[in-house]
Amino acid sequence: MGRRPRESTKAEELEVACRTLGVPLTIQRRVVLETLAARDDHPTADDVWEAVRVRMPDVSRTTAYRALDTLVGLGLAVKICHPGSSARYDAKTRRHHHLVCAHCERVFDIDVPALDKLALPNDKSFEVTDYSVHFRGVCAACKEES
Amino acid sequence: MGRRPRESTKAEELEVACRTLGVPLTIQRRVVLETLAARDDHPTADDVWEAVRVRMPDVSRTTAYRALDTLVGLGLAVKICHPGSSARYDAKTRRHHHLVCAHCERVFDIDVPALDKLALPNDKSFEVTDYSVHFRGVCAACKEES
DNA sequence: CTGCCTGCAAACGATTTGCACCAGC
DNA sequence: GCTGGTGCAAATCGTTTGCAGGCAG
Repeated sequence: MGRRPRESTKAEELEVACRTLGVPLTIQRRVVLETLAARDDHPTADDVWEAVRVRMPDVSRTTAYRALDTLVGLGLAVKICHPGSSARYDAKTRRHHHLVCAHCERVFDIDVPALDKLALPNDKSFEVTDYSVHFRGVCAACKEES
Repeated sequence: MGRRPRESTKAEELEVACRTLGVPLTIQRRVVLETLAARDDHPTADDVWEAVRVRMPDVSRTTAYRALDTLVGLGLAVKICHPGSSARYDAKTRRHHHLVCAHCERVFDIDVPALDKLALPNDKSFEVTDYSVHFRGVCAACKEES
């Protein structure tokens, strides 16, 4: 799955989102977003920080955390959770789903086109904007090991 | 939503699971499970601990954490995650789905029978045992407030 | 009787916060 | 120029761990 994400698009989205919401567009946020968008795994905030430091050695860890949080608020990234460990981030905006290993607790992306157009529940008291399906199970590595 | 869950069923499940896996069946585990099963929200480990202390003032927080973890291992509870805060537990074993508020980050249960029999992906390298759908959106309280 | 479980307190790691300075608008 | 973002270091919060005694099998 080595397709190249169009980073320029992400940068544009960021620009628009910042302008719309009156949020200053800083270099740090731009780099954090690009770094995140370039990855297909689900990096932790710390992972992102370390990757960002390659290009910007002076960013503080705190800023990485804050920038990620801001990006989530702007709708340009998603924060996903992972029992037993730290939060993970994902810049994928296209719909996709997750395989969560019940043993090693790792999270894998999975594309299941058939699940991409589920009907959203019409709950009046909750406005649904998006969804994803979390499959639980055992990954290959853990299956082998047991 | 004040219906009474059949706690005896949960206790039986616990007994069977403990025997099967050779895990000692302690009072603490029983009480933790009953406490968790009696709730419809998604309590934190700490929430569970406080609720358990009403009946067993001497349980330590550590034990609550460990018992919850054990129950997850036994398949009698599920640990769910909640960005920005602590892990949450759920004793519901029947399939259900979640509404996650993007604003207050609270998690609500939702029953959507139509989503209960999705086809599991036939990925050879990942053995899927269960799934749930996470809907993201804005809950009533947050919608009103903004 | 033996081993796992429990309780306690301290350790740990991820994330947040307060404050002074600097950059975007 | 004003507002809000950044960097630093310390604080905070949830969770885990090591060890001594107790209970389930």
